[in-house]
This record gives sequence, structure tokens and C-alpha cells, in this order.
Amino acid sequence: MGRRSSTADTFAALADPTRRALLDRLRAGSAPVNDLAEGFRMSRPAVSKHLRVLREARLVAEQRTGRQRVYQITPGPMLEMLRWLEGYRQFWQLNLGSLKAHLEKK
Amino acid sequence: MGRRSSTADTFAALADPTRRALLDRLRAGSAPVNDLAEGFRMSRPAVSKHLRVLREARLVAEQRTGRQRVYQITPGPMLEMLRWLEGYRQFWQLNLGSLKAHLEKK
DNA sequence: TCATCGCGTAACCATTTGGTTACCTCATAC
DNA sequence: GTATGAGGTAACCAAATGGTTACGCGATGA
Repeated sequence: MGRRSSTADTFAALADPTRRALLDRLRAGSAPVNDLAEGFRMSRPAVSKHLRVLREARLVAEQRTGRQRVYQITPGPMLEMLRWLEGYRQFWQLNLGSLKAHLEKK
Repeated sequence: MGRRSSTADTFAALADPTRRALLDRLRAGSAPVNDLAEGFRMSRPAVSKHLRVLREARLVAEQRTGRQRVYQITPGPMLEMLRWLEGYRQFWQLNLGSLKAHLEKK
């Protein structure tokens, strides 16, 4: 309990397509669990467990209001990921010399 | 066999700290398996299996030279990840207004 | 007060993951 | 040819993951 979230947790959380879909959904607006669960063909408890993983990775936060728990995305972990990736981006910029072209190709 | 690598595969591959360490090591220069394995306290087959995961995720490529297999990092998947993250970066830039400050804070 | 609604948790199960040791295949050296 | 060294694969195992159903519990509306 109370474990500090790490980069590994962030990657692991994002590895699951259901959880990425949840984040995409939340990017369109915060929502309570039942609203979220409607979009998926799995049971509500399954969604609940995915939300727990996202919560522990600090990718989302819940705020209780009455008997609902509204989830919203939080920026921290992805910003850290961008920092981590920055090292590689620079590496390729140096060694490839054509990063921009790659990024804009599609 | 021969499965096309996906974003999910990239995240899953990067979720393991050993594999991230391998990539960090390879960023400093391509290397054969034995050289790579020396840096870890697990058996060589274990490293070999991690390399297979990275290979299937297209994060590294092997080139055989004699009886050695030299591994090198490849840019594709991380560039795709950067593209995926770009959507969130923009989201926060709009909704947070202080992304730059966050990125440069540390 | 009581039925109900929202949602987390427990218990359980199948599959995947990450490690091990043993073995196999090639390429090189003698 | 034969020994050796690089490194992948097989078989096996424990632990973690992702789903299910059953249940519990606090907030709400009748």
C-alpha cells in the first residue's frame, strides 16, 4: 500500500489497451465509473480494477462526490515519460539527423 | 510468429526495468549478447529472452557477424510513442497552460 | 426505515511473465 | 576432425495479470 509510483508502473499501466482507452475517454472529460464501464464489453469490476492500476500509477485521480467516484486524468507520469523519452529523442536527433522528417512523415 | 509490433508491445517491452536498462546500455553503443549480459546479475538465457522481447517489439535489431550477434537500438517504436504522447502533451498544454514549466522544472 | 444504487473488494481461475538449468546449433581455433 | 565459445531454445516453475461472480458498504430516494 502507498507505494511510490515509478516509471515502470507508468509503462506497465499503459501497456494494456483497455487502460489506454480509459485514458483516451477521460481526456474527453472526467466521468464516474458507470459511465466509463459502459464503453467496454467487460464487467464493471474488471473496469474497476483497471482504474485501480491507473490510480496507483497516478495516471488518474478519483474525487468522491456523493456515492459517485469521478475519475480524471492527471499529467504527472506522462510528463515524466516525456522526459525519459527526451534522452532518446536527442540521441536519434544526433545519430539520425532526420528525426523531424520521421516525425512528420505520417 | 511474425506478429506485427504494436504500441501495446512497445509499452509492455518498456515496462520491465531490465529491458529499459538494456536499451540505455545500447544507446551507449551496439554490443554482442555476452557483453550485455555481463551488466546483469541474471543468467544469460534470461537476458536472451529479454532481447527477444525487445526484438519482437522492433526496439532493437540484431546483426550477425561470425558467431556473434550484435544488438543495436532502432528508432521506430519510440518515435511512434512520441506521436501517441503528443496528443496528451497538447491536451495538457491547453488545459494546464504550463507544460513547459513542468518539463523544465527538473 | 428500507430498498436501491454506485462502486470497491474477495475469492477464484486461466494465461502470461520472468527466472532457472539443460541442451542444441553454428562458427572459430587448434 | 575435435574442442570451444557465442547464443538461442526447451522444459519447467513461481508469481503476476486480467477476467469472472458474489458480496459488502456508504449514500440516496421512497
